[in-house]
Amino acid sequence: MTKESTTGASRSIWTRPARSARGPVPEHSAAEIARAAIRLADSHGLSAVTMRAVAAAIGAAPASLYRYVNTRSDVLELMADQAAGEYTLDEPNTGEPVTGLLALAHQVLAVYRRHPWLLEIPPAAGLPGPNALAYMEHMLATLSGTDLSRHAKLELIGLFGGMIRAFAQMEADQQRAGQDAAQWQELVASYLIEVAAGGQHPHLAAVLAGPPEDDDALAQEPIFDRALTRILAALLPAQESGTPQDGRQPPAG
Amino acid sequence: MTKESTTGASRSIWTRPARSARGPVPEHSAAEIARAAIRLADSHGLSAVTMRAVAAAIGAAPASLYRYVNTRSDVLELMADQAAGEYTLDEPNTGEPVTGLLALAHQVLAVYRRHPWLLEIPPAAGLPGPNALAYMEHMLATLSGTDLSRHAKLELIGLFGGMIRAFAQMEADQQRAGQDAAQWQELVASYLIEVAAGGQHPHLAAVLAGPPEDDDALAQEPIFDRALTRILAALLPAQESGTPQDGRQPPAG
DNA sequence: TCATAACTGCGATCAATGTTCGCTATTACT
DNA sequence: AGTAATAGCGAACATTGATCGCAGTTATGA
Repeated sequence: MTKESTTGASRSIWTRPARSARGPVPEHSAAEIARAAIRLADSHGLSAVTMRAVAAAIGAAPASLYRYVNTRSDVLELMADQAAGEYTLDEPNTGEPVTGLLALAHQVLAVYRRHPWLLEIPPAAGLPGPNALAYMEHMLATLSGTDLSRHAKLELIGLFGGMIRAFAQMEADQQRAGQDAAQWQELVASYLIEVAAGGQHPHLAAVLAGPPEDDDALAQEPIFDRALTRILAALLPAQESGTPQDGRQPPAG
Repeated sequence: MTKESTTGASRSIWTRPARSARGPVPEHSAAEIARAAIRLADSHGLSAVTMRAVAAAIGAAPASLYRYVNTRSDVLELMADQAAGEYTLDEPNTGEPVTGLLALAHQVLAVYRRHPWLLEIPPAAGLPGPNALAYMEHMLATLSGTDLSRHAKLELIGLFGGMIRAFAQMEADQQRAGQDAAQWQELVASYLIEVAAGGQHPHLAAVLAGPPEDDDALAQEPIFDRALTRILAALLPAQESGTPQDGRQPPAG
């Protein structure tokens, strides 16, 4: 049921033809739209990002938005790439890949925390925007020392992003934004207790039973670090003391 | 802009009050709705899962759906849990956790391949349904041998699901369902080549350059296995030959 | 200089969709 | 028999993404 336009090509924002010299100079820009949309999503959730709302936020009529964007998904892509622009990618490749990747992971997680609506946008919906490309370039630079195959590097990028997203998703689930956090926690608790009382799910009951563990959710940052470090170490070929591993690049083309 | 109902509680399908004895016996059921919705999504994508379409599929009027469901999200939750019911969870705990988890991972990936629309549904949107609970119970049973803390086990469940989802997402991105796969591939290729020609992104250019590697996407299953095995091995505490690791459970309460 | 082309902003409007209201019919409890 | 509680649903509403065509604006070229 997706619209099949007759224009064939140039379906992405990043492949739009450059504006010709004629005609009035546009009063707005894609970047302005992205900023306004992000401001809306940050304060009122992604559902508040309506074409009408975005248009009003930049002081334009709804129909005018479509001079800058083909569809609402384009707005979401602009938002995602704008958010990807919040990374600081200046430091060069400092030898050990895991260190650099972990630092990058912290930035990604921070962005997810700052813009929780990113979790509602399907990942990699379209072509990578300029900031996403810079992110990829940075990761590839960090991985340039390893002898992973090209395919393996791209896969590692995908898995890396997916894992951080999974972490952020867990955090978001657990915190359940807003005022009703207490009510939600209570609802979940009562529901699970009832389930556990059903007799089935003994292991689940065992996990839920007992006093709440003292290591609160506040100490999650080290968990993130440890898990990610281990996973990266498992996926990257050892630089020295090379145990034979897969995913290597063949010595010659 | 989410609706704030005044009914306070029982907001999830799984916490709905049981139907009272009075009144006509319902002509349909939540399971029937889930089946019809899945059939629609399988053949025409998640966007085809309209309240009207689902209602028509079960031979009912649109308004009648709301006797079984509070909102459209409920339908999506029903679909997700129904899909989770496709797992085969019979085999007991056979000692080595990684083996059992890998087998389960294969089932999850298969379900993602069978129902690609699952990737469009936000993960863990609400309470876990009965099949999701069975899945959790199965994982906890598989992990019962390990000495992970309760918290660590739940986190592992979340990360496990997130990683498989990331894998499935990569596959789906790469295949771009449908007839326009060729066009899309071409568009992506031309776009990335243009980007690489820009001079920036040298590492990206290096990855894209050269002949396409001979290991086609068909040989991805072993990659999935290897990566996941390594990651699980990294996250699970070693059963024997115990290198000191974190996430253990303290010996005494 | 002026006609033409290409573009911008936008009012009006359409179609699709999620959801609600109230009515009628049906079933069980008292 | 009367009442309470439910099911099915026709009709309608509000929101939203998107389109069409017109008027105003700017550069290009004869």
